[in-house]
Amino acid sequence: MTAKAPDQSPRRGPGRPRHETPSAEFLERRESIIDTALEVFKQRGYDSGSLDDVAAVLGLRKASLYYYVRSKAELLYFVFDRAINRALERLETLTSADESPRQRLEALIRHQVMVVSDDPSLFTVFFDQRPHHDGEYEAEIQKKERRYLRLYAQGVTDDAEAGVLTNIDPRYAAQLVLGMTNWTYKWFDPSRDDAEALADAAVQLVLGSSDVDGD
Amino acid sequence: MTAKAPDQSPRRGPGRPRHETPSAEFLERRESIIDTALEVFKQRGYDSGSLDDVAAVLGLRKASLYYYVRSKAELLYFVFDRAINRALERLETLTSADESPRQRLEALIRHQVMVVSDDPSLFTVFFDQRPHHDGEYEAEIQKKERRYLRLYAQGVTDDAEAGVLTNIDPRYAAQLVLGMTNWTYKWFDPSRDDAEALADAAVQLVLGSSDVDGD
DNA sequence: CCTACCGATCGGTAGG
DNA sequence: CCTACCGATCGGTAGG
Repeated sequence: MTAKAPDQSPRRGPGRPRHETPSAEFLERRESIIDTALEVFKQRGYDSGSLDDVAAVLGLRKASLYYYVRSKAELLYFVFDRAINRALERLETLTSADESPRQRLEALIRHQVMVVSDDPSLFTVFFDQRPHHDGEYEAEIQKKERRYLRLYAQGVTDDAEAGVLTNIDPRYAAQLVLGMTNWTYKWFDPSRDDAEALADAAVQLVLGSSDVDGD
Repeated sequence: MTAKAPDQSPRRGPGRPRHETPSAEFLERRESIIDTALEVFKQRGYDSGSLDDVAAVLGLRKASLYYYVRSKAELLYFVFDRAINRALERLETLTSADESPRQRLEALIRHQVMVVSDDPSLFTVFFDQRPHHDGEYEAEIQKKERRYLRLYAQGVTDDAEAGVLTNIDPRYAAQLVLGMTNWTYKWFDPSRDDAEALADAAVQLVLGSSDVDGD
């Protein structure tokens, strides 16, 4: 439905290689472009942050970026994909830890608060620039995002079975918990707010119900 | 600090009149422009939604808008200010209702979930286009937003005193509760999700601790 | 409220 | 990886 350039290349995931085997230098160079793009988008947003800006930081001309990236939208996709992959890895090690359901859910909440409050403007890019993805890239992102959500839903479900949280739709509960923590990027000011205290409050708010010996 | 046009007019709040007394027709016309701008920004975002778009919907030329509005940024401010005022009114009647602390906090949560899930794309404008405000307008918005936050903080505090929520920083708790509910605009799909069920889940998640007779 | 238009920005391409 | 450039968009202004 959405207008899409009818390119002659056959079938291919978003952002696959231009060369059959990208050289190491090529990949390194592209990584640094992705780094820079993230910084530019953090500071100026996706719309206002231009490819000229990105190129300038790297001492290049805009046209040169097109050797590494096929479009601005693809560059945004690279920024996203890399970050999501890293976040998923961290989250998976976290949920596979050998702990009680309650401890695991608490860890999930704490983790998300700490990560977001550590660099709120980073999440301005991830949470607010989503609509700018081309439909092609968007699907890819959604898949990984759903995995992220499922990890939270599982955390909630385990906890519910252990009797800490009562009968709530796990998907709704997961979205609510994620919302509670993610929203942090909208208001958290590292120079004024205390991430630890906030994490405590978040855990308290959701799990405070059961057995808390508040000190 | 931020670059600002050095205009010769003396002191004046953002968005004040051009005429000493704007005529009724003038105000009406401007309201319809604000209506339209909201629709355009909802559909295309602030950056991509052009003044040409807004004018076209109204059967006008872009230049004509400048009779009613001094800049695109001011138009965004008008959109915000009107919505915030309405939201504040609703919230204030809600919190002044004669109910127990627990009922009041529950009402706050329910209200926010219902409002946001009713029209998620509306909140895409309010929550994600904030950075586009001129510094001059931003201050005005912040003031009202803080009032909004305070109403939530009060709700949490009252509840804490009644013993439902334990010792949590009221401001953090308020932000967390607001985040939990506001985040809805990022994922809620009216054709798939159930706002009532979500509201239940949200109330449950925060207040489920005390006396719930889950049916 | 309109016609006409400016100045600037920007993504992307040609062609090397 | 660069120079040069196109085509389009856009906010805003002049002047009526």
